[in-house]
Amino acid sequence: MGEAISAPKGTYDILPEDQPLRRWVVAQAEMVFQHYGYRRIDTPTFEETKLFSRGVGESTDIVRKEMYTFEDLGGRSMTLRPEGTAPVARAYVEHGMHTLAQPVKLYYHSPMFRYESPQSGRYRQHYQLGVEAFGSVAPEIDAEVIGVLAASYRAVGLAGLELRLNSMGCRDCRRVYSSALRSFLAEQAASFCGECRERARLNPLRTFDCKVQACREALAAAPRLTDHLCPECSKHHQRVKECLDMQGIPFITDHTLVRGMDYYTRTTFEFQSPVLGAQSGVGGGGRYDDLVEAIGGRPVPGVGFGTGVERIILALSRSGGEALAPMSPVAYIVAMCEEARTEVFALAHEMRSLGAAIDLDYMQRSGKGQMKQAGRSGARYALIVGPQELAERTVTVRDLASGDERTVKRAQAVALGAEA
RNA sequence: GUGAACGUAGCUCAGGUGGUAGAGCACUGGGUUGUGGCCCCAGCGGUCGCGGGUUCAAGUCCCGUCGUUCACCCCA
Repeated sequence: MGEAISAPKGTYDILPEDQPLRRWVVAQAEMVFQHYGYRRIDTPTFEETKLFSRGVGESTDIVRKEMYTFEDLGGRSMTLRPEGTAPVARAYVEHGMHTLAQPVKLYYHSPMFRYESPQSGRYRQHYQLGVEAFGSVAPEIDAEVIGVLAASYRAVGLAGLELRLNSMGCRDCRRVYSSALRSFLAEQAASFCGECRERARLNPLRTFDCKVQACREALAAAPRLTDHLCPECSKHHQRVKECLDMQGIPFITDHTLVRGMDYYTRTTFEFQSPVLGAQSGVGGGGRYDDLVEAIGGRPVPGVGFGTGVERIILALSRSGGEALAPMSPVAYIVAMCEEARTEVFALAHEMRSLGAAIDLDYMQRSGKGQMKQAGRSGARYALIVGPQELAERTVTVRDLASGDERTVKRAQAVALGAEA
């Protein structure tokens, strides 16, 4: 053996035994998305770097230190998609979707790439399911988007989640608030850590991300964004809450909830799971009324969410989910002697042509060994062919659950595949 | 990027104060010549993450490195 190569740091293989649960979770979510009128879109795995630097924001951690950026052979700067919203917004603009009936409701299921230090529930490549609704400023659609996410969690049996809700305000009220917060931070500078003082300059809202106890205490007295909302934003926020109540979705208003993308305006939200440890966010999102314009489109509002497939599965398994059975063949065909191998191969081909799931041995196993495989495969029947059957053109059919066995004509055995 | 713990067969792990490796599961064969799931027997399988160092001798001690896990940070 040569030098062993393993999967890159922070990545992992999704093995055959992991597939059923995963595919089921994704399928359940997609079904919910479609019921709410969202249609699937797939965008490229990499985009021009400036889509993210402009769209997500230069001050974000994602853009500053987590992107997989490379130069292609044509000298263009490309970046592996670190988040799902900017690419979908780009596609909306590129395909002139503003000419369609609004809102345009889209969903995706794609891998995301971020150069972070791996941890429980955090990988350098992970999958997100997400929806985006473009073109409507109605608070009802904010509530619908949150409702879609809540319904998706319900559909996969994920319970005990906590929804946190906040409003970031619009460009205008944020400007007013930012300066109020900035002057507060300047006055109280002594109470904050160095990093917070740095944040105060770049993007004062990010000081709310700080986990240092002293900073948190000092922030308790800070002006609240929700108290600085303009009348329009305040009304919007109020209406979103009403619509959540109407849908029976409980939430906690959290004025410190500031998410990692700069494009959010007004509504932001996040579902958290108590069983996930430090990486408690299962999914979240918000409204982004300035994003489409920022990446070169007309001013079109939007709202959406992203949710992590790995986090859903992790939360599910930690709250005691049951494993899903893998697919089993209907029949495993056993050759009891060397001469029967040709016949067994032909039988398998005929039955598979009729649509039956069939398996057989390619390892020169003994008859006993093949029977063992048959049992292991989960097949309903073992079809046994030996010298006797060869001579009579028959097949012995053994029901692997009951142990009942009978010898039937070859054609009858083949037909088993058709009815199964 | 920072801190802590860990890294022995495919998997889960044993290997007191150093003396050149074991178990269970899995896999293959067999248990009277054509039969599974239980049981019994045997076999296959390890440069003890990698590289240095200390020592007569290191899986076992020291340093470095890579990786994993947990936490910080941030997020899905």
